[in-house]
Amino acid sequence: MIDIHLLEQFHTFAECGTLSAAAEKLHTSQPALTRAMKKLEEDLGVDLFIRSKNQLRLNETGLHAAKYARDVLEADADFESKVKAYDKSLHTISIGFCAPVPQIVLTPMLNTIFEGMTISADMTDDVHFVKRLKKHEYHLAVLHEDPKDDDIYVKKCGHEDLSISLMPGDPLAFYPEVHLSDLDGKTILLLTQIGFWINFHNNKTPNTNYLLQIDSDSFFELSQNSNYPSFSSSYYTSRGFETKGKITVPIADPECHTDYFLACLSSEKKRYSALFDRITEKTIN
Amino acid sequence: MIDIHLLEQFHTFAECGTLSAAAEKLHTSQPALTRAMKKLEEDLGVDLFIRSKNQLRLNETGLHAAKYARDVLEADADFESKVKAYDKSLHTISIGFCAPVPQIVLTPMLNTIFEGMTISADMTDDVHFVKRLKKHEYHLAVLHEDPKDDDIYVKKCGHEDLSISLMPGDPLAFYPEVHLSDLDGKTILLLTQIGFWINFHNNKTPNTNYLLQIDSDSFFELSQNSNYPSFSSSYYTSRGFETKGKITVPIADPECHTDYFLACLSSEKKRYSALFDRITEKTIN
DNA sequence: TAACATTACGTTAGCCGTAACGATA
DNA sequence: TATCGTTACGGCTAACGTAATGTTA
Repeated sequence: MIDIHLLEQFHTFAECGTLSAAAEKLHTSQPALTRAMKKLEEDLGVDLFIRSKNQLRLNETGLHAAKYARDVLEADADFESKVKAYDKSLHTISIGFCAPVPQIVLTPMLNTIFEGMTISADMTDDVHFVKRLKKHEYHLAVLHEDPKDDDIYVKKCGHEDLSISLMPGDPLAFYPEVHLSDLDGKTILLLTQIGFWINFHNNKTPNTNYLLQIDSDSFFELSQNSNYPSFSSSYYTSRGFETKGKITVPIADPECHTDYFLACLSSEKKRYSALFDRITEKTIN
Repeated sequence: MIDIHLLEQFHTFAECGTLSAAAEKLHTSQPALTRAMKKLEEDLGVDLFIRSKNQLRLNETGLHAAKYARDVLEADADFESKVKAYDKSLHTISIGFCAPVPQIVLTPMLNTIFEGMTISADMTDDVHFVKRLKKHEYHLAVLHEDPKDDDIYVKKCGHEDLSISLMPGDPLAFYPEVHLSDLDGKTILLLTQIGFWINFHNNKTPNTNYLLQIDSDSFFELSQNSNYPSFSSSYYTSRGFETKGKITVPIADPECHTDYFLACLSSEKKRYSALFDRITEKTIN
């Protein structure tokens, strides 16, 4: 059994060409390397070097050995990374969100229920969520439609309705509700990281100019302190987070109302039962 | 960099199931293993075991890690054997002999000229010797024919002529020479390890009963102390090794006379020049 | 003279084995 | 009670760094 530490030193020498350079690279002393290389040869029972009085270089066997040593070092590094990756996968719950509000609501619950686990959350449009659950890329997902798939266990976990916050002077502000088509042509504040919601603006508001905000703080800042209309939703209005000085009007179009469904693989239903037991149809509200 | 010694201990524990069994297998103590397994976990920063008060077993990560550890140990063992094999190949000259006499003559010369090298000698019929030189299975070969191949460097190194030792009463003993056909039907002593010579007995002496001797001492013993005729050759007669009490008669057939040719790859001619320079047409005589 | 490998030497970190302990079946 | 894993302790090996030596370009 050849000590891997010797192989590392040997490999570094092969790369550097001199013991002194290798010693520096390895943060050790020249004599330590001299001894290590002697020990490697002794352990193997094979000469690896050509020794002049003040030069050390690999002989033919040494050149081959350096190549082989690399494989061992790689295998050892692989071991380390694989074990760590596997361990991490056991301590990580990966969840895909189709919209920001479910993430805001569920993340604290996940941290409580699965204490000590790392929660890894993505937010994008949910068209591939079922596929990614099946590929074990996600353990959990929040969808805006029931996928009706026997392999996927689903429980409704709430709903969300979009509204728009308008300046009091805006003619639309007097209606009890508005349609997307009414908003077409306006300039509206919009957060970019909004999951599946991103879809609707293409269809019904082709002439709308969206002021895309990457940062949610900037978004709220602008909502408060500018004259631009901005999107809001039932989650915020039901909690009294009205946009000051603006009037919030519900949007009537069906695509601005959605239910949310928490999903996992049917085979893993048990593992996440603590979470499914906790949620209700009003968790996201 | 994970110490391979820890991996070996870990792997042994995974095989044995208990630390005490692993300790015995590794010729070490139980406490040493306890500490080693703790150190492995600490080095990785990953838990590998489920610890009850008096039981240690692998957890899920540990089961996977044991599998991965095997790969590293294998890579390390591969390194060792590859380096040793390569080193050995550099210190071994492999030579194929088509007959025993060249081996007897050349082996001491090889040991002298290539001092410190291991001489690995085979003796068989030489039909595949050129192929084996090209495959680097042999560095040198002694053939009984010039292969006339540009890739093969060849130098004549002697010759050998077969004779037969007969009882003085044998009618054939009065001839100056005999033919193989004269010998057909007799019972004759023969050594098995005779290289290419093995071929001729099939063709011209189909009815001869050969007393095959594996051991050359037994062969000479029987040659001296029995009435059976036995094969001899110019190598022995020219050195006065006559079979006592028998009369040695040359065999006339052309296949009982051969030249010998020392061969190597043309590309390696230089490496073996010390040997080629030493030999002459009378080296094997 | 500067860079390199090696040898000499004193020190110490880390590993080992023995012994003792606690828990379990 | 026998087996198993862990902790404690004292001893020792083996690897380290510093310093010195010798060689080469």
